[in-house]
Amino acid sequence: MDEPRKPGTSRPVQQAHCNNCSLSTLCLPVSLGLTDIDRLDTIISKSSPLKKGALLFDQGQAFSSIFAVRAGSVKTYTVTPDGDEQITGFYFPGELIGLSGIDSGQYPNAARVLETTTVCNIPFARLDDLAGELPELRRQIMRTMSREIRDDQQMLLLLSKKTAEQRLATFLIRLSERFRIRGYSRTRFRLSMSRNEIANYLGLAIETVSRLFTRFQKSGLIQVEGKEIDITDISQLYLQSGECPNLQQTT
Amino acid sequence: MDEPRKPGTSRPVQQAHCNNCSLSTLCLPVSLGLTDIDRLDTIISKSSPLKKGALLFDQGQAFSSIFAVRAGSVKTYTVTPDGDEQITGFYFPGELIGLSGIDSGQYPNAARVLETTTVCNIPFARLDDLAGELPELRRQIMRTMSREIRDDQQMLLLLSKKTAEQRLATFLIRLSERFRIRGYSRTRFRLSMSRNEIANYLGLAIETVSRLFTRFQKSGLIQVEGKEIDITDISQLYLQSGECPNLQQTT
DNA sequence: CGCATGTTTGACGATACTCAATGTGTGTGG
DNA sequence: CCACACACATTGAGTATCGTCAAACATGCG
Repeated sequence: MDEPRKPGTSRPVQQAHCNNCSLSTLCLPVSLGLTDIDRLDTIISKSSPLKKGALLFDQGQAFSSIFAVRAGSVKTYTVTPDGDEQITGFYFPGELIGLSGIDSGQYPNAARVLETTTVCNIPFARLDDLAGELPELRRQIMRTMSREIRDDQQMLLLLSKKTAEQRLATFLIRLSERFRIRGYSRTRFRLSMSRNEIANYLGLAIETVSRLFTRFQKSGLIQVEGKEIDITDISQLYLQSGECPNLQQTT
Repeated sequence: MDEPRKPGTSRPVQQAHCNNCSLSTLCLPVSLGLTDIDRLDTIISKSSPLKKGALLFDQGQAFSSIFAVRAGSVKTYTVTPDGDEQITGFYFPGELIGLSGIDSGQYPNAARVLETTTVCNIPFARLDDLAGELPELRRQIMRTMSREIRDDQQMLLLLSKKTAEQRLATFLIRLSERFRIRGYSRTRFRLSMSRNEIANYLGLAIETVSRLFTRFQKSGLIQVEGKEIDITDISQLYLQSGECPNLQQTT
């Protein structure tokens, strides 16, 4: 669990190239023309692989950049006055981290890497300038922020109304969908976060999560083997989740 | 509980004038120059007073405008598949509603007026155009969205980690702060939402909220008289809330 | 003034948390 | 390569907080 001296500084590295990047349809370049993508490229720097536990930025730190996940996964969390953390999100390739820092000028939460991960560092001041010149970039940033708001509000509903069972089912269903969109199997995947982190995110005790995994397995919904998950009955899991039949779904 | 035929259409009305508006320091015009404010004015239309229970927009409805509260208050909520609602936010003068609809092109939640309320209707397509021309407007929109993300994430923490007591205390403290910023008393105010709505928002049963109000009163923290609240010991209430000593606070 | 809606209060019970112990995996160093 | 240690995960037993059900009470709108 060692951390880079300057968290999030992603030591000077190879240029990222959005136009080569397989994530360009999920990430900021969506609907940008080729020349615009090149301009975006010039302000972005790709980090070297960050080791598990590395800090992208810390809570309270001055806001300077947003980050796009390239490979791996990241959690964001808030630390409460009495020292325990509340995970506010998990982020996968193509997703943007740090948007909550724009307003106050400091990150209201911390971002930590869950496994070996590479990210793109996008200095916000420059991105903002560019957003002034490229209307599609401006729109894409706003769409991304809008989606984050929507997703967070869906989490409010989960935490406020759902049972433990529904929460975990929902969690798995949503992960499944995100993996599917990224071209991975929607039924077999590896959880990069610990049981503890899942529990924390879902507002449950770790023991509850553990018991539910066991129960889901006994019911034939999933096969669990440590962090490996195999969803064996996705439609049943979906029913358990109490989710609406998705009207529209993007990222 | 009657509603306008075309929800949110805010029947053609008087022009709003941001430069006359006392909320301009809280709302979109923040840091706009006078001529820029005039341009913003031209796309905004002020609604006539909407009666309690009126719908600004409904869940699933096509996204077209965002709304700024001028006077009164509004709640936003999501309806779950099994028909009950989850309130995702309360909004007061100067605050913006509907930002979560930008991404998907439809509002993922509904917005309903809690009391007689006037709003400004801001057609998003035109706002977006204007944001392309006015960098400060663009930034202000992004700041507002960023703040919404941050606030929603604070709610995640509340729902996930806090006890019923802490939740209600936090709710009152946050309301207090929002009233203070708007120039009202931070210790005496009127709750425009029902107990039911408070409970729903805080992820509690209405009975729990009711009991807590009683208990807070008996402890000498507040004086309750229906919807009128008088915070008699704000520092003690603050302690009960389990909130961090606010680093920074805007709106 | 009266009905409907909203609020308070009480008794009881369930879901999920806490505490505790055991079991499993992972990484490190001998 | 194995053994140990540490972190993580599972399972069980008991309990607390908060939700549900129910009834009385207040409020306010028409």
